[in-house]
Amino acid sequence: MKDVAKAAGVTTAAVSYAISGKRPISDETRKRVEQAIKELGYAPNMAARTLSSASRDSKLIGVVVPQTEGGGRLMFQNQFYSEILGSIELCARQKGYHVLISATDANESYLMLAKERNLDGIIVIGMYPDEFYQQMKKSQIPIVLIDSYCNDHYYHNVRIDDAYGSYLATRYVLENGHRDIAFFSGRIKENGVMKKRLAGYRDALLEYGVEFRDELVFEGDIDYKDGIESANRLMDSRNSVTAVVAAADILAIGAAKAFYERGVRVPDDISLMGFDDLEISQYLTPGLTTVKQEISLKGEKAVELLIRNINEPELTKQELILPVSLVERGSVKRAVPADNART
Amino acid sequence: MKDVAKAAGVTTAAVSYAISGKRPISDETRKRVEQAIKELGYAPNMAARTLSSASRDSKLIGVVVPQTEGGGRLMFQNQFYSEILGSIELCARQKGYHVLISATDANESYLMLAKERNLDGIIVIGMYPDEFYQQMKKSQIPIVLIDSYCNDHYYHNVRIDDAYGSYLATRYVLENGHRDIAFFSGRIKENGVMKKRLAGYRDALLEYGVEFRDELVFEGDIDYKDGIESANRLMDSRNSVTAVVAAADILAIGAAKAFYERGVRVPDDISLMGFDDLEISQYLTPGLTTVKQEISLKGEKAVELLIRNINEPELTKQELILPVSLVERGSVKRAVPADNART
DNA sequence: CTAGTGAATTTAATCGATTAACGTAATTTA
DNA sequence: TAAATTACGTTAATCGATTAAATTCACTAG
Repeated sequence: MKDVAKAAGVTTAAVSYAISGKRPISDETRKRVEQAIKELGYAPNMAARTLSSASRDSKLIGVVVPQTEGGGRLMFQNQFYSEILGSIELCARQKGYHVLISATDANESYLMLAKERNLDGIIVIGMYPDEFYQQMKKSQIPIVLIDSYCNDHYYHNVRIDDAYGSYLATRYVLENGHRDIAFFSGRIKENGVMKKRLAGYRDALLEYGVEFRDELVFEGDIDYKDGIESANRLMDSRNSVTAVVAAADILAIGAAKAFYERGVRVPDDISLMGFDDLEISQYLTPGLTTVKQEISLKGEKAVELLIRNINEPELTKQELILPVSLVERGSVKRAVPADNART
Repeated sequence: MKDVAKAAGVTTAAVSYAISGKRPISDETRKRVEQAIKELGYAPNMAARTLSSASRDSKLIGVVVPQTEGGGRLMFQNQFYSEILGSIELCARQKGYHVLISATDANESYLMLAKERNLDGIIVIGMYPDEFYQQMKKSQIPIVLIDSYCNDHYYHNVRIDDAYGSYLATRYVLENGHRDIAFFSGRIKENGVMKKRLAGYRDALLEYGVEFRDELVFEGDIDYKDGIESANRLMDSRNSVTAVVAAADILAIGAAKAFYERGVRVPDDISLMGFDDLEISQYLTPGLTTVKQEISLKGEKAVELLIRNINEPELTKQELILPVSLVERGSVKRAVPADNART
């Protein structure tokens, strides 16, 4: 900046004002400064800017993503997170922010990160243990939760109506004449999203006068493997079922694989319903009928909300519920009147 | 830090030395400092640390990922990038670095980012226009390229032997008796990886005395859509083909979908070979036979190399070629002797 | 007894910006 | 015309660390 100032024949203060426009600067000086900036290829040093008094912002937002090691692969837990992360990055960049990612097992070290890097705000994707949320509050910075049912009033929330989505899915399957419907889900106890989706399934059954049966609910982690696992457990059991409602596309994909391996055809022998509408889901064979949520929109809204809260610290806590809709593809078929599908 | 110093009854300099250990500090003082740090929950301010003289490092590395808008979805171009990104983040964190992501259309603004944020190094995934590499050199910071065939000696490179991988794939298909083999790829001109993969396909054909036919090469973007597109173009053409070698799993997945829609069965009517071995590939129906590359390893090696270069600025430029291997699943089948498959 | 040595601290400059406070000159207002 | 205001710049303090240089103190050696 000194060089720029010298080249423009002014002091650094004038340069700073010329850039920020926080004080009037003559057109002529401004032009000379802009000229010098261009010639010298000057880019302001964010570290200095952050450190320097008053403004205090780093234009950095942190994103916490669950990470697991799946079969030796280090990666974001699934495609779902990648999609959100992509949209967050783009949206943030358009608003002049950068994104620091931190896949995490939710240890308190993330809190230190927020302080260390002067994060302006944080977006937390997914569910974590309670203590995590307790810890995060201490940071005193704006935080937006995506897909969390943490009911702490401190946080903003962006999510969908999971129960309703699951209700839609189940109702659709019921409307297609199915009555013996299994539910594949993540860990109900730990995961509020899964709890809601189970509730939606239950509501739909109730509405159609179908008894809810505990043994038709298959829990596991939310990954391909446990989709397979659940499908195998289902097939090994004595339960005869004509349809599966999965609480996540990724589970449905795993299940489809397991059915395929055993010669059970989707949708002819068994109908399969997903949830999320990942990009891949439309390219499966058959295409996965599923509940669509606008994943990118989730990321965008979270960014917008976060930045609004950054600029408006007193903003009351918001809760954004994004729409879901059912998308029909080929994985659900009318139940045959004579219900003789042995699964 | 001042508070810590006061609490420990010393000056900030002593605290700094106690933390860094760059000067001898008495055990007693060190203990008092550590105690104070714990009590006050002190976390060093990276902005100040970065700004402050000499050390000059931000412990931040940037990752450039191609980003596209696919059908309204903002996301990382495909699952492949997500997997690498995940492994980069984890590996970097373990080594005390944080990751700043920047999906980009490769404009020069990324250069400014590097300066602004005092990035210690950058990992660039994928191929970009030449000018991008010219620009990046100016930043004068360590840069590792993943999957680039930019031959500028300024950069480190981490990649696989794409030609060999593709050769393996094609040879496998040939060994299964196929002779009319199409090749689905990305843009050959713009993308060095694709160029190499095409070369490997060509080499294998040559070795087996099969004529290379231009009309059997289908180019497009590397996404599901263009996999479908290529498959449709193939099926609409008069070419009778019994197998497809795709230069990316994502293309193979799209192709499989298109075949399915038209009632062409994989692998019975047509064999399909992928490349990359994305996580999803093993869960398709049938499982995709493909060339496996260790995607996570790519990320890890890139991080290791980058950090090594950060600590060792004079490090000569490295080129790391990671291994590939063929994984057999269900999408390739022996060609029927009487070649009557009309595709 | 005194200079020399080394360990443990402190002092103070520095990094690259921002910004309050202050100084001028030109313009407006009373 | 004097006073007040405005426009445009400069000076210098500041943010929170690091670190070269100076200082203090205890101990040893001659």
